[in-house]
Amino acid sequence: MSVTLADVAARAGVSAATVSRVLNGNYPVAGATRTRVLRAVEELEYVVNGPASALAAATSDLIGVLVNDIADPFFGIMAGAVQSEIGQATRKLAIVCNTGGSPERELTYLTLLQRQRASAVVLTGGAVEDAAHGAALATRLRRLDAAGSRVVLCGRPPLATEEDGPHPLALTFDNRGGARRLTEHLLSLGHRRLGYLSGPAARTTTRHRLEGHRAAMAAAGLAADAERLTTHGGYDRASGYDGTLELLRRDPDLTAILAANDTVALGVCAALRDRGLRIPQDVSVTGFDDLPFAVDAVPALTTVRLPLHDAGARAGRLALGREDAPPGGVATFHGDLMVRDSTAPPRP
Amino acid sequence: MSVTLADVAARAGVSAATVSRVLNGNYPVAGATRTRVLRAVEELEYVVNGPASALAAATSDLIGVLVNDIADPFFGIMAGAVQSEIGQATRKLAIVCNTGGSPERELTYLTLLQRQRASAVVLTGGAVEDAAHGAALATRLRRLDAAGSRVVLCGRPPLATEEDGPHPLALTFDNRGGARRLTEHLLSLGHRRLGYLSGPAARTTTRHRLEGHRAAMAAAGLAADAERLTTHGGYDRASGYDGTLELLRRDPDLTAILAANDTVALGVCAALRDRGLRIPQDVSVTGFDDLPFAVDAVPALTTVRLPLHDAGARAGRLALGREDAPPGGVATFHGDLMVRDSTAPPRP
DNA sequence: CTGTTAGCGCGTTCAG
DNA sequence: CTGAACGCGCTAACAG
Repeated sequence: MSVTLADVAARAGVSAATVSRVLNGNYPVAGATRTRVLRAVEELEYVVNGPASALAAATSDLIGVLVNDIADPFFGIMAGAVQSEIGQATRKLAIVCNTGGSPERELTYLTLLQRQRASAVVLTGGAVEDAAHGAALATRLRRLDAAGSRVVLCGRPPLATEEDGPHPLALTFDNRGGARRLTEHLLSLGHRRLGYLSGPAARTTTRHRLEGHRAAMAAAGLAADAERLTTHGGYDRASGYDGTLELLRRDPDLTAILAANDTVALGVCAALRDRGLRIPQDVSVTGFDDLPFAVDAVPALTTVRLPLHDAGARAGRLALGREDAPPGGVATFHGDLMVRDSTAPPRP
Repeated sequence: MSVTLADVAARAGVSAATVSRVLNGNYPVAGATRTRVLRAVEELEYVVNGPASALAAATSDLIGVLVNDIADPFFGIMAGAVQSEIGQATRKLAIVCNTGGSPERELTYLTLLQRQRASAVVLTGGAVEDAAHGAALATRLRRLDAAGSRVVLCGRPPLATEEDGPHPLALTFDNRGGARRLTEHLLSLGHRRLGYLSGPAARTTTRHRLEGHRAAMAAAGLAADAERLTTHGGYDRASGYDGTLELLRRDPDLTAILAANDTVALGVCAALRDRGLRIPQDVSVTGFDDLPFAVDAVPALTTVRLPLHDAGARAGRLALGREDAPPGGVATFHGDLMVRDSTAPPRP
């Protein structure tokens, strides 16, 4: 079958233990035997048996990265950053798992990762807000922690559960603040009839962004309007398109639309164009995230830039145990308001 | 430490072997003991030890998916399709590895996957065309095959090596045909001065698309122009922007630009706009791939739609051994020409 | 249908 | 600095 440690040992004329020591570099080995062993490894094209090694060492070198939608650059950028940070550390294998936003699959993957005895797990993006799922998730994460896996949340708020015990490290985005600033930006331009296209209900990201928007609206005495001109959809382009038509139905005279994210904003722009409305002369539009394509939208999208890469890289380091935990176990990343061409004062 | 099979067996009052049989469902087990075992599993929150199981069974349930750029939806869509196909099959864990387009990291990941005794490996996207790397890659794939891993290429041409032995299954895209059709479309509109922004040199995808373009140009008696008006860049937006400026320098009167892919086309559009040129009135633009954002470009991009999802799903089934290999081990997916608003006849 | 017995390939004591 | 021996947790024969 496959070549084993023993084969290498035989060929090098040493014991299996010595080969193991050379390969792991944890114990002192004489230079001569060392090179002899390495040559044997080369000649035999020996590749360590990961499972056997994981079994004996009671720890594997897999690190799981869970994403809601692997086809969405929002997650791709974070996952790529995590992985490139981990790629530096040889031997560790960062593996990306796509939950498709499904709570069940999230749980399934966590079990699968626990079963592989993953050394760490990074959960990216917003969480589903559902009591039952939250409890199930907390349980899984507790078990992972108990089994020795490091758990890091990236772009996700700390666990809501009040129970004691180890809380996973959390790197969160200031979604509330970003949405508030976006809304304030529009208000300061003179807008008063703002529509808000919210993301999927029961998601932390959705709720926080909505809260930021409402806070700014309330501060301007427009709480009632904020309520009336909010719709819920997905994080996809179609939701932006359909939502825009719905908003225009509710208020044909609105002068600005805030989209849940950049992708939704693209759908908003398409719908407005199809309706013959100009951006930003007739209606201002904002996105969220500042994904690479946002600057290429026409007109270029005013949005909030989230440090996706930085957050992912830091999550990777935390997962590796290379960096100390932030104070309190939670670090918040703030976004930058990027004012571009899709927003302007409303028509008089 | 962690709860093991033996613990479950003790609690259920059976032997470890019986527990194993219940969990794997491979052997007949009496209904009564079966439920008793399952209850014990629940109560103890038992999770199989993957490495131990892989060691004993000499096979793991990991399937690796290599991508060149995880932040690029082109790969995200394929990887997502592979993974969702595999997610159906419980227990199998599809893991996405991001090579960042680096040949070394590609090899490293393949070794890591071999070390994990992955049951299959899917390589997506174009390959680097370099003799040394090609040989190294072929070697790694041969070893993987020898170790019992299924190897599937998805969106990548069959291995160039002429050696005998097992060639991996290959699902390829008809990049040549797509590029040819795009070029013919522009020629038939009356264009004669076409610029071509090619992708990274030494990549199969790049070369095939370029060949298709040149074939169409040669057929129209424009071989020399094709040569003169071709630049090489990356698959990113900046390459499209810079490349466009370069092409305009070489021929200020060109009437059409074909981009290596949709992302590059976005950069082309931005550069043309900044130069005050209208699309398509002054210059027609085409992309490639038809990623989701292509339809939202302004104007909507004429491009070639590649069946990324279908190819990924099929690769997933092949990796699982659920589907028979295509005849000859190779299947080609053709693209659809999507004529939209970014192309029109040149000005008289 | 179920229990017993051997390893799977490696890391890690403990001696030397 | 090196070798021998043991066990990680599980699956796969082999009996019964």
